[in-house]
Amino acid sequence: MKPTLRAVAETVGVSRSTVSNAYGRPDQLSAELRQRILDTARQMGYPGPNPTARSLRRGFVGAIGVLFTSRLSYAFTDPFAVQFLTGVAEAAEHHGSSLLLVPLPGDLVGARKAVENAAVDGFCVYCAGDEGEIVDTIRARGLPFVTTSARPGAQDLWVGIDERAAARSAAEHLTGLGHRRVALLSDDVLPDTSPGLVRVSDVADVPHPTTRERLAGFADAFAAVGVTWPELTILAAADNTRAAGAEAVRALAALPEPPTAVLACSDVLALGALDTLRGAGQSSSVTGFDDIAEAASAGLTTVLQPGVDKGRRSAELLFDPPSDTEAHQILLPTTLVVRTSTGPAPRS
Amino acid sequence: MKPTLRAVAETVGVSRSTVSNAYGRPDQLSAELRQRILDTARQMGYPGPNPTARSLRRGFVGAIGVLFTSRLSYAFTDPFAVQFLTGVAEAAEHHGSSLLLVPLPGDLVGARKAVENAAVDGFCVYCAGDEGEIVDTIRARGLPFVTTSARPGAQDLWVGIDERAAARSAAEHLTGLGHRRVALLSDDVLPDTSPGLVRVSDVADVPHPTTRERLAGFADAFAAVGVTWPELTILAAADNTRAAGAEAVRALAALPEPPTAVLACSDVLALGALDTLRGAGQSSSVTGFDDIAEAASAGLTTVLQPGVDKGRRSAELLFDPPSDTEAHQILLPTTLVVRTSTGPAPRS
DNA sequence: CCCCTCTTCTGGATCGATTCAGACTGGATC
DNA sequence: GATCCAGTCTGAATCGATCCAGAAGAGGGG
Repeated sequence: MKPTLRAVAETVGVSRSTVSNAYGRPDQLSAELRQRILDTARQMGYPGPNPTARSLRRGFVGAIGVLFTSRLSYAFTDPFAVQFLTGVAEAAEHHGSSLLLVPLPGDLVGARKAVENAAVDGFCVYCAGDEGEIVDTIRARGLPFVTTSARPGAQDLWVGIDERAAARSAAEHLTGLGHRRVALLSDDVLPDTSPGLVRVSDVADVPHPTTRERLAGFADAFAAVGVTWPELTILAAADNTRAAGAEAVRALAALPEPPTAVLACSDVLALGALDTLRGAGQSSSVTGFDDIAEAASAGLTTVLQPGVDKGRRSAELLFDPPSDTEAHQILLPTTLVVRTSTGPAPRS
Repeated sequence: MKPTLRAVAETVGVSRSTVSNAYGRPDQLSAELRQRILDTARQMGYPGPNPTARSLRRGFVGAIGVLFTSRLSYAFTDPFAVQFLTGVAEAAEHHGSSLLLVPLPGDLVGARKAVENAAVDGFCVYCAGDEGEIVDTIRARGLPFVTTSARPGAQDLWVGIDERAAARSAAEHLTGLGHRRVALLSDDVLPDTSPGLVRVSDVADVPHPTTRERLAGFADAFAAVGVTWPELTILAAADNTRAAGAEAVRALAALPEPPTAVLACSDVLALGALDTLRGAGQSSSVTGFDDIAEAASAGLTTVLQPGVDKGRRSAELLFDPPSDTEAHQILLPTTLVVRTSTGPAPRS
C-alpha cells in the first residue's frame, strides 16, 4: 500500500496540515522544512496528495465532461465530432483542466446514471438526441453545462448555429440549380425505423432537434419553389457513418423516378451517398453539412460550420461563466461552400 | 447548496447507511423503505451519491486516463490517434468506465503534476515522447498502465507493433523499385531542431523511441542495398501534421540532387509531402505509416497498423490484468499496403 | 418456550486529504 | 518592558460518502 499524507507527517514528525501545505501552499512554511518533507515523502514513495481526496475536500475536480448521445466510440467516426472535441480540448488545456469522455448507454436509466456518476465540474453536451432527460439530470446535480443543439432557456448556456437557415441555404443552392425532385438523407429521423425510405407525415414529428431543424430548413427552400413536404423523399440512415449513408442511398434505385439530388444532414452521410451514386455512374447532385476535411478533397458542396470554434467556445462558457448581463448563448456563423458535387438539374 | 446523503437520512429519519444502501445495495433494505427514501430524495433535489466521495471511499474511480505527449488538441489532428482513442473508448464503454483525456503540458514538471493529479484507475500511454519520466510518475502512484511505443520491462503491459520491421518493409518496397537516394521524414527527430534538413550522426541519437525505431527500420533496408546512414537525407517536420509535412518537404527543392522518394513516419506527414511534391509536379515516390482513411483515397502506399485494435487491447489489458502466466505484452501485426504513390525510380 | 436464522436497520470508523482559527516564537517598534 | 507583527506550525473540523460488526425484531423448528 502506498503511504498517505498522514504517514509522511508522522515520519517527519510534523502535523498533517504542514505536509499538506508543503505541497499546496509553499509560502506557509519554511523552505527547509518543506524540503525535508518533500525529501522524506519521495523516499517513502509517497506519490503526492490523492487527487480524489483533494477533489472531495476542495469541492471541485479539475475536469469537464463531454457527453455524446450515441456510443462513445461512434463519436470518433464523425470528423466533425472530432473537430468539436479538438476545440473543447484546446480550451480545457488552456485552463489546466482534463476532459472526461462519458459513454452514455443507450437506455435512459443507464444514461442518467452515467451522468450522475461522472466526477466533473461541468458538462459540454454534444448532440444528445433526447437532450431533455440528460439535461435535467445535469441540472439536478447543480452542475453548469453547455448545450449545442436545441436552443435551451435563455439562462442556459448554448453555442450553436442557426440550423434551419443553414440547411435552407444548401437547399436554395439546389433549387437555384433547378432541382425539384430531391431526397433528404439523415440518421435519427424517427425512433426505431429501419434504414431506407421513410414516410414522415410532418417534420415536427422528428424528435431529434438538430435533425428536425435541418430537415425543416431543407423543406423551407423547396416550399418556396412550390415543392411541398410530402413530395420530398426521406431517407433514413442506420447511423451517422459513411457506410450507412452509402447503404441508405441504394434505396433510391428502386424508385420509378429517382431524385436528381440528395441533401444530407452530415458530410459523412453525404460522402457515403457519393460513394454509392458515383459508383453507379450517376451524376446526381449531393450536398453535405459540417464541412469536414474530406469534404474538400471529395469536392462536396456543403455547409461549413466552425467545429473547433464551437467546441472551444462551449468549453470557455463553462470555464468563465458569463455574468448576468453577458451573453449566455453564442450563435456561430455558417457558410455555404459550393464545390463540384452539385450541378444543374437535368432537363426532364 | 444541494442536499447531501446525510440530509436525506435525517429527513426520512433513518441512518446514513440505510440511505447509502438504498442507492448501492437494494437488497439490504425493504423495498418500501427504499422507495420512500428514493422518493423523498428526489423531492429534496438530492442528485444521488456524490461521485467524488464515493470514489474516495470505494478506492476506485471508474475512469481510465489516456496520455498524449503533445498537446491534447494535437492528438485529434492525427486520425491514427483518433483510431486508437476509438478502440480505447470501445473497451471503456464495454466496461462501463469513462475516459479521462489528460493534457500534458510541455514541461516535465507540469507533465508530472498532471499525471499525479489525474483521478483515474489506470493509464493508457499513447506515444509519450519522453516516456521514462511519465511512466515513472505513474508507477510512483502505484497505478496500472499500458504503453504503446518503446517496449518496457517484461512485467509491464504493452501493446504495439514491431516498428523497425514494419518500417523496413516499406523501405524494402522502395529499394525493390530501385530507389537509392531517399529522404526520411519525421517529427520529433531531435529535440529543438528547426524544421527542414537535419543532420543526425547516428540513429541511436534519436530520443523518441518510435521515431528512432522507424528510422532505423528504413535504414536497415537501405543498408542492405549498400546505402549507408549518412547518405540518407533526414527531414524534420515541425509537428505531426499534414501542413508540417508539406512544409518540411519544401527543403528538398534546394538540393542539387533531390531524392527520388520520401519515407514518412506517419500518414499525415506523407500526405503533406504529397501535397507539396504533386503540387510542384514531381512524381517522387512517397510512403506513409499507419494507414489512416485518407491514405486510401490519396493512393498512399503505407504500412497498415491496426489502430482501433491497439486502443481496444490496451484498455482491455488495463481492465482485465493478465495473470502472471498470461501474456503481458501484445504484438500486433502490420501489413505493407502498396498503392499508387510509389513507383520505380527514374533511371539516372 | 427456547434457540437459531434471516431480514432489516444502525453507529461509528474510515477513505485521504484541506482549511481555518489560533498558538508559539523571535524580533522590531515605541 | 509592553505591544505588535510577521512567520511558522498545529488541531480539530470537514468534505460526502461506504463498510462492517452488531442490535433488534420476526418467524420457524424442535
